[in-house]
Order: sequence, then structure tokens, then C-alpha cells
Amino acid sequence: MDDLTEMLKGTLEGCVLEIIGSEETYGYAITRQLNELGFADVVEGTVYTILLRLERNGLVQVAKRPSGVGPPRKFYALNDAGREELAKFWAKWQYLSSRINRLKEGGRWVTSAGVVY
Amino acid sequence: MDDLTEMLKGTLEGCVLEIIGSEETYGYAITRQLNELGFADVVEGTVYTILLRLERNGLVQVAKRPSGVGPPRKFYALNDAGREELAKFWAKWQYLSSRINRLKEGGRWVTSAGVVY
DNA sequence: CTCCACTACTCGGTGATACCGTGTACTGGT
DNA sequence: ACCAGTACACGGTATCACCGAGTAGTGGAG
Repeated sequence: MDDLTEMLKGTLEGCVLEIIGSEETYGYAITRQLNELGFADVVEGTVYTILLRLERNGLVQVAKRPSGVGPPRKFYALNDAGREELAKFWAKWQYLSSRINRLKEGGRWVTSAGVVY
Repeated sequence: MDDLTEMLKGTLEGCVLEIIGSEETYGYAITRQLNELGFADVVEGTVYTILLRLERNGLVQVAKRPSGVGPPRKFYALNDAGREELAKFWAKWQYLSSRINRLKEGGRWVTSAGVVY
């Protein structure tokens, strides 16, 4: 697949929020999970910048724990603000994707009042 | 709706390509059409920068024509490169949106080989 | 006739984001 | 002793949508 970086802007952070929201986890594992999910070209550096941003914006709770197979891991979990942000992300995604798919299908549709655009 | 600007990155240009592809048109009208389609906060300045970029990248064919109700209009139509770019855009959109929706639905699915991720 | 609204395009600068490369550091196997 | 895999941080870059101001043409209200 072609380069997706521009299209990922604004959505990748939401994906990371979703992953953290479903399970407390850490950067390296999030990167691997994203790769498995089809976001093949996302690399660690990108994920870490997102995680630092989430932390700076107060959307996550952080806990450092030893690993056993390498350096200590920073585990992330959503707090209330993070869950709210995640809900807003999915609302935006729903809004945007419905409109884009409508445009794709010809950009015409009928409202409840029968108005055709 | 909240601010969509970050999420629009990489997709708004594709939307403009789609609009131009379905009908030869000009910047001001494209902006109005996007607003009607639900991209309410997109303003003219944004659309014009996209159009200039498309022109610079050789994806469109341009024709200036008098208007009758204002300054002359610059009409845009896709050329072969533009149609190819549009096809790539929809392929990327399809790829990305399917993966994001999968993540939204729990991030688990079964391949044709029966492997569960 | 003058002002204003609407139409229509251009351009320099800003902020946000994903990406790149490099560096640091811990563990275990050869 | 070396190297691969794990794990995180950070400075710099490119791209993109957006903002604001400017320039112009037409037509209607006062």
C-alpha cells in the first residue's frame, strides 16, 4: 500500500487511544499491535511521540514496571479525560467517514424532508 | 461538530479531486459544495491552496473563463494523472477505513486461513 | 453616486501531526 | 565479547489544513 502518513494524521492518535482503552499496555507492544492490524509502516518513534503527547495532555495514567526481557516498560491506561477524548474521536470518525463515503457514492442523497442535494 | 482539521489531512485533497472528477468546476463553487456535503468549516482559502497544489503537481487541466456575476473563474478538470491519483486516493481510503473500523469493532477478525488476530 | 454585499482568486505565515535518524539502555544467547 | 531483540527519548523535517489580509469584478440599496 502507498504512503498513508498524511491520511493517518488525526486518526493514528485515536487508534492509540482505542488500543490503550481496551487494555493497559505499553509503547513497544502498541507498535506491534498496530502493525498486525494493518498499519504496517507505523514505527516505534511515531507511537512514542503520540504517547508522550497523550501524557502531556493529561489523557492517560502512566506506570513504569520492570520487564524481565528488557528495559522497564511504561504502561498506559486511559483516565476519564482520555475516555472522553476517545468518545469524541469516534464521533468525529463517524461523522467524517459517513460524509466521505457519501461523496464517494455520488454526493447526492435525500433528507428526511425530501430535499435532494 | 468538533474541529475536524487534523482528521481532514490527506482526505480533503482527495475530496476535491472527486468533485473535480465528476464535473468541471471552480474553487468558489467547490467550497460551497463541500459545505453542503457536511464539511461545514472548510473555507475558500483552504480550497484554493489545494487547487494550486493540484495544478503545480500536474493533476488538473485549467481554463479561465469570464463569469458575468464577478471576477473570472478558473475551471478545473482532471487529466490522466489526476484520475490515477483519484483512484489511488479511494484505494487508500478503503484500506484505511476498513482497518480503523475493524479496530473500532474490537480489533479481532479471522483470515481465510482461519488465523485469529 | 457611493457604499456594501456577494463573488472569486492569491499569498505569506502558523500550528498540528506523522516520520526519520540517532542515541541510550536492559536482557539473553552464541 | 558481541549481537539481536526489547524498550524508550529526542531533535529535526515535510506536509497539510487553516488564518488573515489583500486584490478585483458585479450589482443592488440608500
